[in-house]
Amino acid sequence: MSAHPDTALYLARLERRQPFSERARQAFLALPAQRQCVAADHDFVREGDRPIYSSYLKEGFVSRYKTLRDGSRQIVGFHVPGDMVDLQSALVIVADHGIYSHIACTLIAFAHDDLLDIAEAFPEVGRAFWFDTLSDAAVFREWTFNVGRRSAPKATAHLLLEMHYRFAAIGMSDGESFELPVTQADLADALGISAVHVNRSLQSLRAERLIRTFRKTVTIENMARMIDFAEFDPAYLHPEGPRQVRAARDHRLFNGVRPELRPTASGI
Amino acid sequence: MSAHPDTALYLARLERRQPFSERARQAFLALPAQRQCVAADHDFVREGDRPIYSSYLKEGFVSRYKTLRDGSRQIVGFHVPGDMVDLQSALVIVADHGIYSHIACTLIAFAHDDLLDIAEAFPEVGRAFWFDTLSDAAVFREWTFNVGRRSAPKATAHLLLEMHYRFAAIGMSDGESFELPVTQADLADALGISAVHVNRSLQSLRAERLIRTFRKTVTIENMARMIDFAEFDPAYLHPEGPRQVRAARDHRLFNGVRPELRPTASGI
DNA sequence: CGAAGTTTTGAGGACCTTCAAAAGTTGTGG
DNA sequence: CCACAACTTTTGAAGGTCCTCAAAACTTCG
Repeated sequence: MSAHPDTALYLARLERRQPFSERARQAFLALPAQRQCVAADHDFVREGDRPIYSSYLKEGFVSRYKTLRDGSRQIVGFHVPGDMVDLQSALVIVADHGIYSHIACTLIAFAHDDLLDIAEAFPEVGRAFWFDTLSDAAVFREWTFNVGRRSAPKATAHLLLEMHYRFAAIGMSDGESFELPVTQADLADALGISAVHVNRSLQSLRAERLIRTFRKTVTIENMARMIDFAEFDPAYLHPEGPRQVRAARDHRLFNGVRPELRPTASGI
Repeated sequence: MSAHPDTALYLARLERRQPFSERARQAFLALPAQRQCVAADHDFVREGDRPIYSSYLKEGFVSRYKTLRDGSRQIVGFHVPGDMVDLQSALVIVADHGIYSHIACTLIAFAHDDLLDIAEAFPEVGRAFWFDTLSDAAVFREWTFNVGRRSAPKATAHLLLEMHYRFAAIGMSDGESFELPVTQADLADALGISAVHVNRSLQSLRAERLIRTFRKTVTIENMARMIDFAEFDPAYLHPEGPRQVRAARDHRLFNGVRPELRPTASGI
């Protein structure tokens, strides 16, 4: 186990909006990492596992899920290439959900200990991890909303739009089409409805000329009407990345009062 | 705006499982903070706001929510005293959800800039923030599951158990009773069902002798059967806190291989 | 080409919703 | 401290969304 050339991919992702210091970058590239290949249709993390590494998804498509005694499954999130699949587990001992590969995946695994160490040594790295977790959390909130309060057709449309935006952000969508490697039964588990009802929801979207599908490829026929129908607002995906550190934010007012004698964190 | 004695409460919360260094502690206590009082039944953050501070909830009870055009509302989380209500927004510009006070609340507000600065200056503080966000994320996942795949009575039972555990953790529950300052309409918004159906779900729980209610006080009559009925596992609440740093984790194996010549992050 | 998996269709039924009104509770002002 | 208004909980009834079961049509893969 030693440094791996693909680590640079993950580094680039973390630095997307906010470059690291040169020392942090070098330390990051030196992290021991391991390439993992997972075949399609595998539960490669299970609820109750105690994973000791987190993985960057280089290629593939995975879901996180929870299951009930009777076998019913709720998918609580999808991951596309470029996502950190399981940073969630770095600070926690026992996984509270499973991870499933819908297609063959290649991942780059980092030991939790190493991730925690580097976050401790370089605050900008810790902040990037924090932002990643926060970004995931925003998606979970939106899913709760989707599952709880939108009708099946609207929830389906909303999920398709989310996936469209996420694939577009990594260059895996032309303006309107993308490949979504899941079955209707998987969509059902993500939407909290039955597979039969997913089928009928998709039919209604097709009848409204909002989408077309061919094999696993989804085409959004009328983006504007689709966005309106689903009440989709991409803000929760935080495409703009995290706030910048110290970018013209020194003269900000707080509660309308300019702080003249504010003690500062670094002034100790 | 200057240091506030109640900051110590928040500090104690963050240090619960992992003490900070003395310097971090001093810097933290010197953070400028402001006490806020919010009356009951106020939306004190709205979707689309650009908050510039995050608040520690000293007393009260709030929910986070999202709304649809037609006015239907999904509550995506509750917060009890001791929680950081809106750390989510520290790294992000625009709030993607609102915050509502169910009863009168007192909060301690910290400027985002100050929180980001101190997280940058002291890695243990950054890690504590990261863990807080991660812990929230685990709750959001569980809610998606609850809303998507549990029947109304089971979902109701699950939510009551979550609140029981969270109140118990802050000493606001004897073994079985706690005060939940929300209406059945609020529970409906949290569960993604109608208020009428919440009422009927509660009746079925009462008929099964799982709970009793009196005004806003909920009593869990038979904890064991309730936990079994709701398939509740408190692991997602992370009562044990985050993993410790460097606590006997140096000789851990990675993928079954003892790393002899592992480059380390600190070895740069 | 056959087997296995996925999508589609149909029908009946369960869960949950909406609307509406009654009963009970909480809060406020005189 | 009572009276009244506003809100919350409860009940009933009708209806819609979504579910389950089952089978047929279609696709994918070895």
